[in-house]
Amino acid sequence: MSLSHAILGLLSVQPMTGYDLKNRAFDHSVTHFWQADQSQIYRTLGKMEETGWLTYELERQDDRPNRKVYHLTDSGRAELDRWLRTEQPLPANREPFLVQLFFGATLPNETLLALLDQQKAAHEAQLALFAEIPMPPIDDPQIERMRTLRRLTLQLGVTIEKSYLTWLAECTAVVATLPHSPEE
Amino acid sequence: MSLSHAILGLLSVQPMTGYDLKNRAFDHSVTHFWQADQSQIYRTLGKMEETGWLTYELERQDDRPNRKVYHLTDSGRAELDRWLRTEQPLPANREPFLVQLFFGATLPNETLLALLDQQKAAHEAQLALFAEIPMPPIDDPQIERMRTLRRLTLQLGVTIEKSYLTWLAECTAVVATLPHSPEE
DNA sequence: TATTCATATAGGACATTGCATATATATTTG
DNA sequence: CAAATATATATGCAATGTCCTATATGAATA
Repeated sequence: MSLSHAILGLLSVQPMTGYDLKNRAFDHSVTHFWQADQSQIYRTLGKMEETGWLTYELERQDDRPNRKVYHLTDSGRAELDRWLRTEQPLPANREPFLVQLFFGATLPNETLLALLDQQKAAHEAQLALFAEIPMPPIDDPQIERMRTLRRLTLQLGVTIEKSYLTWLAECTAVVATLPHSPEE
Repeated sequence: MSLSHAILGLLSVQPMTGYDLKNRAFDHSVTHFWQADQSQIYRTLGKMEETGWLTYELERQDDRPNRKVYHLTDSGRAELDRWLRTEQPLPANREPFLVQLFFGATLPNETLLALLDQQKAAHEAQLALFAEIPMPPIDDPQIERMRTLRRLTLQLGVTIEKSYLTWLAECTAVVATLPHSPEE
């Protein structure tokens, strides 16, 4: 369960509710390296609490549903520290679009170009999303260390997205000059 | 089920057994954009056959277990063609190592450097694997089209891996010059 | 000679993820 | 005034993916 370790990290910086984890954290500040479904977040919080990594304070609200503000227990903190030092395997690469391109020789050029265009739009949207990711502010030496590491992760996200866009442009150029396939 | 479309693509080029799909295709020629577990492949082949996208010839062997050589039906060919034209969403990015780096401010520099080193080794291994991916030979105009598209997918894989390595070197340089964290 | 490797298929159990839906209320937008 | 959006948590169910084990035999390796 790797989502739980992302959650441990997030809650170690700041106690939060499931709602905040989804809307602030996973959809914004860490979207370049982790995404999570809302239902999965709540279920994982539940399991982590059972395991003893988390507890929560119930904040009663009259106008809105009550909030469960989760924070790490000592056990959670220990697990985070242990995990942070553990070598991680590379994630599996599974790219539906590359499957299409690899097996797309039977498609007409126009179809390939349309698919390339759509991927371009998708990667541009990603890049725009990354551009909005906030960096931690203040210049406290401890925060500076954190900030440096965060900047590095964001740099990778941006670099990769730019590589995709460059590659997509190259693909478009190549496909545009390709003789049409026999079937056309 | 996206694995089934990768399988449709592979079998459209050449009828194969589950064993071949795993050992030749997924572990080698398409490893840069799709990986699959052996058991998942066999199970998916079973489902695809039920759905009517595939059938197989049973090749009896005396010394080894019999082979089921799968090939596409008309229905499978139609499904592949339909899917190849369908816009695909970007895959979710989930990178355990970036989680570590993002939340790794409490780790000593040495630990961070060791993790960076291990990731470097992993990405170098990936690149080495990609270098062994065979390109389709012969210069038939129809095959040339296929070859061009395949070369493009491989180019992306190589580009991305190189971006990672460049970034990892940058990270190593930055972390090496980082003041040690207060706890140390 | 014992062990591992290659060939070949398959099921059990579980973890992870994704999509839809339910509940409840306040505010904002059309 | 109706509909959508924001706040907040939660369940059902299916698809997808991972790990382990089982079965069977020949060839190569230690």
